Amino acid sequence: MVTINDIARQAGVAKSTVSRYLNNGSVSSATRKKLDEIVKETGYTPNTFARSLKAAKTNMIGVIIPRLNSASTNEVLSGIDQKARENGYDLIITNSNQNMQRELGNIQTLIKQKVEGIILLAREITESHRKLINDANIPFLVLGQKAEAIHSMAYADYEAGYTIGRYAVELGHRDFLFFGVSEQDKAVGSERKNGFLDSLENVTETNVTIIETSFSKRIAYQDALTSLPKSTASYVVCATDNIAIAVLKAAVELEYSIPEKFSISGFGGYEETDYVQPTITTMSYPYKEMGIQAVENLTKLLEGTDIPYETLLPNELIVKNSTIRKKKV
Amino acid sequence: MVTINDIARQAGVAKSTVSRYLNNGSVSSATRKKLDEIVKETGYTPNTFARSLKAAKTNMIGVIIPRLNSASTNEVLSGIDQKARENGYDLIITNSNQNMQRELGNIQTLIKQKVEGIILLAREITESHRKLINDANIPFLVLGQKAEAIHSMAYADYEAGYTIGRYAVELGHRDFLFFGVSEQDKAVGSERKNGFLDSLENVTETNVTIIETSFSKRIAYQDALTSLPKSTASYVVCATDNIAIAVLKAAVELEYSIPEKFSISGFGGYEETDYVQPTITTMSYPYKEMGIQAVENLTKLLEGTDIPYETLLPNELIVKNSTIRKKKV
DNA sequence: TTGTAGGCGTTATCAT
DNA sequence: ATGATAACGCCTACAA
Repeated sequence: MVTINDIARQAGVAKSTVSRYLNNGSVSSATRKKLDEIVKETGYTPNTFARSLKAAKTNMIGVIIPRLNSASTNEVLSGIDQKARENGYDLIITNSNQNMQRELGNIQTLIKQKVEGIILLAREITESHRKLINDANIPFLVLGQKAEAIHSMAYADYEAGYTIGRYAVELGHRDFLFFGVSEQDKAVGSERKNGFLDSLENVTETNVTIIETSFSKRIAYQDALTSLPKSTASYVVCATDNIAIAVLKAAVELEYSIPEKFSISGFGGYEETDYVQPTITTMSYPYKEMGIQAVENLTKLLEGTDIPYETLLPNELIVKNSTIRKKKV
Repeated sequence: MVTINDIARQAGVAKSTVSRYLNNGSVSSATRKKLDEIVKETGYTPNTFARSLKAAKTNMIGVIIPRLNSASTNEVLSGIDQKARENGYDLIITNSNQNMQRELGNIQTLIKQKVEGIILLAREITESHRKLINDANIPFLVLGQKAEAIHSMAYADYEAGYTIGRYAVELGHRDFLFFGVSEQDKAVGSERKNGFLDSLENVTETNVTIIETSFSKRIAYQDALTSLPKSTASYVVCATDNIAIAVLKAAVELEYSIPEKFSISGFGGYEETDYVQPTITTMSYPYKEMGIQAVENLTKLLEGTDIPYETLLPNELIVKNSTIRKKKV
């Protein structure tokens, strides 16, 4: 490995001169030229560790994601990536694989790597999180869930649920089947559902059956296969697009004609909902925008600017072919 | 920031003792206990940079991916992630966004970060790559494309193309429409196509129309919309599953009944092909396995063990409902 | 403009 | 078992 000393020796100058040449750059044009050459020849690059050791600064942002193979996660990531690059930060992306222990471990690792801030795509914030975050004393931003006294950004999931409910009611539907996920997931499992339920509050003669299934298409498909035949619903609300796609597959399998037999809608706005038959009505989520704003917010925190603890991003109803007006009986 | 010196001072020992305690651990149980306490109290963690500066070793592997939002990429990544963790490596994942300049920049960044090896998911290896790789003098592994004189792993794309061709011929098909992508992409654009074409070599009275479209579903869909009506093909070969899904959508739009009007097949083995109607026949690719083996290979290189320059991973034909025997005319 | 010297936090060597 | 000391590669007063 070639070091600043080697360069200095070869150039016949002091290493501090080389350092100056490397940084502020106030050196005579003669030395500059000489150093230019030698650096090029030797292929010298400064040792990041020695630098960071001095600077106690790395220009790196740490990102923790729950899983690698999720469409929404990766949209968020690409937003983060784009903006981070614009703002001059490098990214370290780590994967917690939906494992809480690994998530906590990743936070520690990132802190040890001396990232300047951390963006965490989380489903749940525990006491252990808070402790780690507090001790680290660097800007921390939680994405996808609200979190007490921690900077967070989330989607307006409650409102999204409410919107879907109002939309369905306006189409004349009163009998619902709701495929949700565990309430452990606040945003997806709880808020979307509660928003939907609350939208039905002042509507008479409604009937809602709630089924808890999984984020996994395969499992949701199985669950749909067993529960659809028992249902009388004219509208099936699915808490994610993946569940909606799985339910649609099950419906086709059962030889139900959709949306005539019942309407289906999802949440997410995945491109995939455009490539099934029928295309699926969904609440679109500003995933990429979330990533972009996350870095903007983190940058502000890094600069000491204050931002509100909570940022909410709105969603949009995208009506497609899987939902129709309830037929008069 | 609390350092080893602080600990030493508080414990009333030399910092070298603390260092020993931190590493090999041969200290008296009395000092050990005392240090245990102080470390816990202060929340001290060793500074990674100082460590790496000494060790000239980081235990990190760099990964460069072409884009964040690709299903196959992320499967590979999750394999890499899993195995890297098993082998005790940390990962730095960077995104080149399909931009050659950024890709080269990322290589440099990773080298500066002193990663011990680099895994590059690439579409093309240029002279600039080779130069960088040579200068860096660390193990380098290219995934997804063969590369002269560089360690690489690739899928058996030519054979996959050949397999699809043989399969279609055995079903009695002779008239083909092939949706491919630019030959710039060696594996997808060139090898899959050539394998397919060569499989037809000794078959009489074949007819093949080749159309170059894009990896993007949206564009492929548009292209299919205009070219399907002009085609007489009884079998449509698509170079990727995404293209196949787009073509299927176009076919449905055009009110062709699939697979009666024509068969469709893809490449990739995406889960998504199970959730459209009909499910799509495809060549499945061992994405995750690729990631796992990549880290295994890189680990060997890191340990100085030799591996073959080229590793090929086989694919498997998965027959589903989008392909049927050609009807007698 | 340039060189000298000291320090960033850690580990390793060598005495004690 | 413990401590003093040098070294890793770089940066930055300060002095020349």
